[in-house]
Amino acid sequence: MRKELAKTYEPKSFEDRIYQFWLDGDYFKAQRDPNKTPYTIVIPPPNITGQLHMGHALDETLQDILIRYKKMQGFSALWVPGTDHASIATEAKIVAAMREEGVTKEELGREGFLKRAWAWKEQYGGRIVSQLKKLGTACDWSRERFTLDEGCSEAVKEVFVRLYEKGLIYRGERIINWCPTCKTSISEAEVEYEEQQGSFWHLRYPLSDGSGYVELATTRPETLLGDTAVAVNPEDERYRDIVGKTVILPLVGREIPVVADNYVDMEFGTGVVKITPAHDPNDFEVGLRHNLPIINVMTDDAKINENGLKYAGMDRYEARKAIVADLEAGGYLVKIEPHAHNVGTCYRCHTTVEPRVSKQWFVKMEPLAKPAIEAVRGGETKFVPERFDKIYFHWMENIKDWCISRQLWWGHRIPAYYCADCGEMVVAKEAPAVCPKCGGTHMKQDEDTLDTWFSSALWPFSTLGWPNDTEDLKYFYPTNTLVTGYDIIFFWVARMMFSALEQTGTVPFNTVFIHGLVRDAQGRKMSKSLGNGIDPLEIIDQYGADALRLALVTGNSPGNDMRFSDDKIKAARNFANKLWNATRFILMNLSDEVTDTSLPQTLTLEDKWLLSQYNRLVREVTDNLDKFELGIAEQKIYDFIWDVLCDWYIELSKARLQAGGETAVCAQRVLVYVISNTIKLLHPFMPFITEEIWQALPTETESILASAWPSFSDELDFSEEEQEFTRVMEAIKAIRNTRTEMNVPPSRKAAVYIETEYQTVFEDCKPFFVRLASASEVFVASEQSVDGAVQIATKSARIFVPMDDLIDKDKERARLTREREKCEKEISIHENKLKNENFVNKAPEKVVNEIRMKLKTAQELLVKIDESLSAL
RNA sequence: GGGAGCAUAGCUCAGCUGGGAGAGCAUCUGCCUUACAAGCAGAGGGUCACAGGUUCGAGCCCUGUUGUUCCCACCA
Repeated sequence: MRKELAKTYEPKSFEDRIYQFWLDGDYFKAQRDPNKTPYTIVIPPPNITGQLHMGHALDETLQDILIRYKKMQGFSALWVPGTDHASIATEAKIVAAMREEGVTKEELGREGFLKRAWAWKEQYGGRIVSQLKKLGTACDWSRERFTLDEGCSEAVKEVFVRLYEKGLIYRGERIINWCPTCKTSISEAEVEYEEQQGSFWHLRYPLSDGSGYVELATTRPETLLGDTAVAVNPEDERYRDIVGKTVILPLVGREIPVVADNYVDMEFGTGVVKITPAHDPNDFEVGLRHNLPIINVMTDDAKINENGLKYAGMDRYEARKAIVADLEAGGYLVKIEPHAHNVGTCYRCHTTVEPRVSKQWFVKMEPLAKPAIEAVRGGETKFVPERFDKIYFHWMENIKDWCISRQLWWGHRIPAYYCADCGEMVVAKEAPAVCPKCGGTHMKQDEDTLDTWFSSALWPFSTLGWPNDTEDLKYFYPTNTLVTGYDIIFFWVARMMFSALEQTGTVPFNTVFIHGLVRDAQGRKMSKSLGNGIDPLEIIDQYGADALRLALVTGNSPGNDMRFSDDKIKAARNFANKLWNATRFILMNLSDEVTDTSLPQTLTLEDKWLLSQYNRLVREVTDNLDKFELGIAEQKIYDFIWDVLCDWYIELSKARLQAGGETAVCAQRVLVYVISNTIKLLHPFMPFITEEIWQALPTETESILASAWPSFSDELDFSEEEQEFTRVMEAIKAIRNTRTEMNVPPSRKAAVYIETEYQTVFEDCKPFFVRLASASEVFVASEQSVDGAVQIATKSARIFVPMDDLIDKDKERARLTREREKCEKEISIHENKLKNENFVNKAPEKVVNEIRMKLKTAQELLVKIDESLSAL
């Protein structure tokens, strides 16, 4: 009851059905089988607000390849799927949607807002999941998780409390990066620097004693409102006598000191810097050292606050203009210079961030970073490709404390409680009913939530049930491979590393498999603003998921960016079509007695030639996959199926298939064996088509995903036969070549006389010349003499084709002369090498012998060419 | 300022631990050869960025140069 394959390859007609078949058969579900070795991948959880883009498509494809490969190899392979609540991104989207309706967060209140957010999650969270399914991902959906689900939230609380109790989480007034649009603090990692064309305003601040003024420059004149000092370098002779004096802050009139600090670069500008501790990280440090007051002059939406005098209420850029105008009017502005500088922007909304002093929660990083560095240095976790460990080390070694509190509502609320009566703070997993200090009953939870990455940092173990010692955790943790792009090494990989080491005492994964970005055909980053994004779902709709997956893997090497183009996807689809039709051909010729995939008792030369190459393919593909060389593995399978199987073996098999009888059945068996095993190798890359084909072939398991990965077999190692058959192929190619060059149409048949020392081989292969080289008859002998024939020389034969009447002798002479030159060149290369004593003495014997052999065959070929030439 | 990647056929890219360069697309020629025109058979096209070095031998290893992309740092 084998399935029939449709006449044309139409992925749409079966991909969804196949996916449902896998789901129904529970093929993605991982069992905790004590007799098997676990292999685990946790998915980098896509944002619930997100739509599947090419980056995901690549990431998921790579993971799916690994998971399916391992499943077939007999591992108990688990791919944990899930989504991320993505606090900032999601909250921003919800707020934007609310704005359309004219509703604000404040109006809704925290509870109302969260209700809405959860509704949003229900609506959109499923979208990305169904998109993943379209791609064919073999995720264990029974273990699907969400960063805000009960278990993950439990893990977050547990970690927060533990770190707090260890003194690794603290709360304090620090300078942080503030996004005025998202209205929250963000971490260092979340700031992206962009070069912007700005100005350098040179200002003069008068000395209080009237003895003159100091000149300094700034890129942000509006921060002047918060200046609490002016600094110079202590070594700077020019300003030695003013240190300790005070200056009058223009427009404000505040008297502020001149301090000496090493932070100031004497070479830069005038060597004088205005110090605004509340709005610049460096100035903040200077402020600490000199005990300067901190004056915050901005509101949370980057307007000037009540400390900003008459500028209060103005937007920061508006205030800048007004202040510059007033400075100019007051004679404080010396000059304005154009100045290119890097400006920090929010990685989510790209608003210019405002450094700002604020009371926030931080993770103390240094003690956590140390073991995370050691783990990679010691090889417990490896990056593929290796070079990414440098990036990792550099970040870890220069790490700053991590600001984890966010002024958002959508996320894990910080488990800290404050007593309204006495101000006591309690950090605990559960809200305390009474204040442990004063017994008051008004404990209020901290308003802030945690950075999204705080929960994703726990993903490899929180998804498996941690902090409970679950069976899954025991069996599947630590995970094996993490697959992700290099753009989130800091955000995510690094944080998972130190979190796992701290909480579970082990690395979260052994290998971090890094891939690059998917770019457009011109090499540009795909982005919404450029409108050059290619929607993977549209590609799937048009060409099928298999084609998309193949296109993403083709030519992809670890860690490198890749371009995605129409040509690539078409090439991939064409390959799928090729495979489809090859299988149809095999099925069309299949007799009923072939009911399994076993090989026949007797094998012909070409069977052995094919099987030997297939066998090597198995070894190499397995090897490449183990080394994460997925692109190379894919290329080899592609070449084998198209060139070796389709263009050669299937063509070769046609004569036997048509002949019928035992020989036909043998050919059928070889075809079924090779196709069914080869599609196993291809299955991780193209799961849908291989499954559909598998079920149409007389194969052993219901699903290809449940079949066993092929292994290399010594019995199929027919190197000698391979070489022998290559002689025949060379002869066929040479005849074809000559015929084409002479413009002889394939319909014009001609006899072929083969002179060779490999008579048996050629004798056996006579039919191939008829089919593949337009031969009318074939004669094989140790010596041939044919008048009026074109002579074709190969390394192992001299071939006579009597078609004198069709031949342009001058052209033929020219062709042979070209071949002769080529051959002579080759001979001289080999000869020169062998003349070199150093080569003969120092190179391995194997290499020297190879060259000797090559020289010999080239010399023999030259003789044959000369004979052909003289016969013309 | 520090670090990394890339530079190979017209285009997009492979090329594993060094043994005389490959694929896809494009171009040209010829084929409806009953699996596939989303195909078949053939052809052309490369001083592997440049300059040195190591080696019997370098696309591959080392040094430098140039171009290009990215990451990190952030002189107000």
